[in-house]
Amino acid sequence: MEDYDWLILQLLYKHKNITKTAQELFTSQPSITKRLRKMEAEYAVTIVKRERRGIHFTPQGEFLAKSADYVLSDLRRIKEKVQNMDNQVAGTLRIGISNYSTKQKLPGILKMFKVKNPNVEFQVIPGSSREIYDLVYCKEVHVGFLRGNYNWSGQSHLLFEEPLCIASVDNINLEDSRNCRG
Amino acid sequence: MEDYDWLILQLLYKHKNITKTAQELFTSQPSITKRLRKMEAEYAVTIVKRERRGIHFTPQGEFLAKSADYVLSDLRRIKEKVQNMDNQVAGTLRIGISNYSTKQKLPGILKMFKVKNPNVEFQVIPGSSREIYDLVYCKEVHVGFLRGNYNWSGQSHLLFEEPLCIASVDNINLEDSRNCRG
DNA sequence: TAAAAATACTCCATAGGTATTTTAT
DNA sequence: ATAAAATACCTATGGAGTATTTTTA
Repeated sequence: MEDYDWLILQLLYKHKNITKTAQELFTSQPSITKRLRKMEAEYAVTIVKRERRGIHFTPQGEFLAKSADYVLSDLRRIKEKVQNMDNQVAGTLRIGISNYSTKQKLPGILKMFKVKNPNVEFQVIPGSSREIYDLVYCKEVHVGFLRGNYNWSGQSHLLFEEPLCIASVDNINLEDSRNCRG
Repeated sequence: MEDYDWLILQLLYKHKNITKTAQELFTSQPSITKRLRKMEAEYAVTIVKRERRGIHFTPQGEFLAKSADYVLSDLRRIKEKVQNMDNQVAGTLRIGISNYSTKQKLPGILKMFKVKNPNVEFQVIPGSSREIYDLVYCKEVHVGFLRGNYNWSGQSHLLFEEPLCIASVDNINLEDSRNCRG
């Protein structure tokens, strides 16, 4: 079934006449007849019955003809939308986010982003920094937020640094190297 | 655009890989490539960009791939419905109804009919008896209700007879033929 | 450099056209 | 008897396959 076939159905239903339909589509009557028969084969039903002054639709044919209306309108809508998407920021942004880093900060950022780019959808994938690295590498996600230093050849930005803290029940003397294990 | 092309889009989006898609459809990689390029020509947009390990979708391509989901499901629904309409009473019954006859009676009858045949739609076309006769003759309607005697070769049924009444300000003597004009 | 897409080229199916026949009322 | 659909037949477009080259990270 091609898009064109839905148009044929629509016009056939309008004219109830193969010859007139062919004329409106600037083609020949046998061509329309053949396509119609092919559709009947594809759907395994009789779409029209022939008559003295043209054709008349079976219930199945009538249902198909009516379906043609909204199939064609859907297709038109899809086409229009696709062709008007040029230079628009749209699509789905897949984001990998590590367990440690920005789980608190991301929602607010995404909300701001969504206000500016309403046509963009998000898909947020959580994981460890290592897993996020792999997702970025395999292009499973478009952007990854992670912690640590990886040997990454593409773009990367330092978002922020964290102070390193030690918690201990005893007093710690940072000058005293006996507490170091590594 | 053929139905099959929507399936290709759907699988391409799933695999992000032309070769794998070709395998799943038991066809060759160049065949899928060609159909894809043809779709791009038809929609006048770039659907995918090629990459090291397969393809990646442009926003337009992604929109099309997502549209494929519901286009395919619509098509499936239509096909199923059409193929299950066998022997069902369905379609649209076009009824011509003359101005004089059964305007009061029809709605109740149609309602009963609709209860018994929920898949049948109606289209009621009013007109004079003469116009209704023409509509039936030209198969513009399936059934016509009208008054009078027409030279009709097909099926017809007498539904009821009406008494003929005369209203007059003076007394009328039916035996008195002087009142006749014709 | 390796995996995947694009290209070149061939073959064949089939869509479409013309001319003609069949059908239905 | 006639308008319209079906059929027969031919041609040519283009879809699919194989083999090969190009591309990209």
